[in-house]
Amino acid sequence: MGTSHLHYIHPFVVMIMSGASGSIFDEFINTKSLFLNKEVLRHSYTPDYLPHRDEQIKSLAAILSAALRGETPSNVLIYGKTGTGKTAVARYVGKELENVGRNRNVPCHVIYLNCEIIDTQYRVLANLSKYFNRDVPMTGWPTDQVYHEFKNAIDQNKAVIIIILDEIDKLVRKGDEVLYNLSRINSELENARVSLIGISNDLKFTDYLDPRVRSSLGEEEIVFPPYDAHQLRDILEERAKLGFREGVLDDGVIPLCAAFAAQEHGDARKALDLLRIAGELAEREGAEKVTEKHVRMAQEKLEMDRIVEVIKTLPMHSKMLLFSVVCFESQGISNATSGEVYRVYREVCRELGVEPLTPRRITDLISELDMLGIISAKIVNKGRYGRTKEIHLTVPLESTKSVLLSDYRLSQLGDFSSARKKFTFQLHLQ
DNA sequence: CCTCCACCGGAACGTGAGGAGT
DNA sequence: ACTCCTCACGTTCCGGTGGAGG
Repeated sequence: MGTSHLHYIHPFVVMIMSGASGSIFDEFINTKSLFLNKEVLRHSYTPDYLPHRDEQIKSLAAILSAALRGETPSNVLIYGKTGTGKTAVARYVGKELENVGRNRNVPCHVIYLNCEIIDTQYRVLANLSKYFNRDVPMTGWPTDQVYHEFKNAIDQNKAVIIIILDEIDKLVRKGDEVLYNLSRINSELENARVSLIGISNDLKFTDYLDPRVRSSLGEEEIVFPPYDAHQLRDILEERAKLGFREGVLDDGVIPLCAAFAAQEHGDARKALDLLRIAGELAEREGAEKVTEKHVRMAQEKLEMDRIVEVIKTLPMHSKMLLFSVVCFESQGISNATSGEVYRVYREVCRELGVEPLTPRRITDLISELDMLGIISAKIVNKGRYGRTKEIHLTVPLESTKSVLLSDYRLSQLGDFSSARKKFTFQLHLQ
């Protein structure tokens, strides 16, 4: 793809290559960039050293080492929450196994598939075949033909093939047929051997599996506990050494990133995101150093991104409901009851020509928004005046407004303040 | 102490979309 | 092409409830 660009060399590039004005760029790069290598701060990067995962690495290596003796390694299931290093460990051990296998002349192939993207039997088999240079169209063939193609492809040579199925629970949701086929493929092979590594953050996903698949897949299980703040610190230190220029991180930066991430069930991914974004923010404002302030900004930015994404993808009625809550909020009312919110919601529906949902359904939607952390709904007893939920927004008001109004349907309600007046009027009637 | 408000939330059922089986 | 099944989303019905006010 990108190679065609090389045929045309931009004058600037010539300048740099000739060294004519390279210095001004050098200076720019050296003085302004706080990063040495931003890639290592991404969670997609597989580091050479994984702090506090020695035990898991050892377990996995012990299981896979069977491959080097020419045996078939047991299938493995790896459990752990997001950001506990499951993928990194699996890829790391896989890479090492391939290396050692190459040196000892024992061919090992480790194939990594992320089942969130490759989420059907067909796609899994097509991708596996592609790894062995078989030309399988991404769609069109009968599934069993692809299966045979793959089987023939791997059985050409004596080799151990290890398939890492990341986020395997996503695959299971669409049926466990692939897993059934893959887990018993060995009985149909002459030369090659296949073993599976499943990675899941859902501990209970095997409940949905066929018992035969479950026992075959879960021959070995490794659990990844969450990192604590201290361990996260070590991980960040390690990456920061490679990712940042020396001395650009204030002392408090890494501990603070670690602390934030530790609150979120010890998610190393989150910790790395915080650190990288803090660095980007510092760089953008031309600061010499990354400080705790930047980490807090990064935390806010991540939280904001999450909220915007959540609100954007909300179903229509939830948006209208949230719109109603915002109507109260922008008048400084932060203890609206569900009944009041419902009445405004009905007005919003009328205004947009949409059939309103029933109050029962709306209580469920309210609970959903509560779970998502967008609003808080707490049950209060007003004695004589009944029992209800008091509802208020728990995210920044202005941002919520603008996200809601970016929906073309809600923007028909016109400018927010005029809509507000209209609904305020309704409120006073009641 | 009893009532009764204004809603909560469980249970059962209806409906349409989408996938699997044949 | 057809049926059958499942699942998400909604509705209807209804029993339940903590405390202000009588």
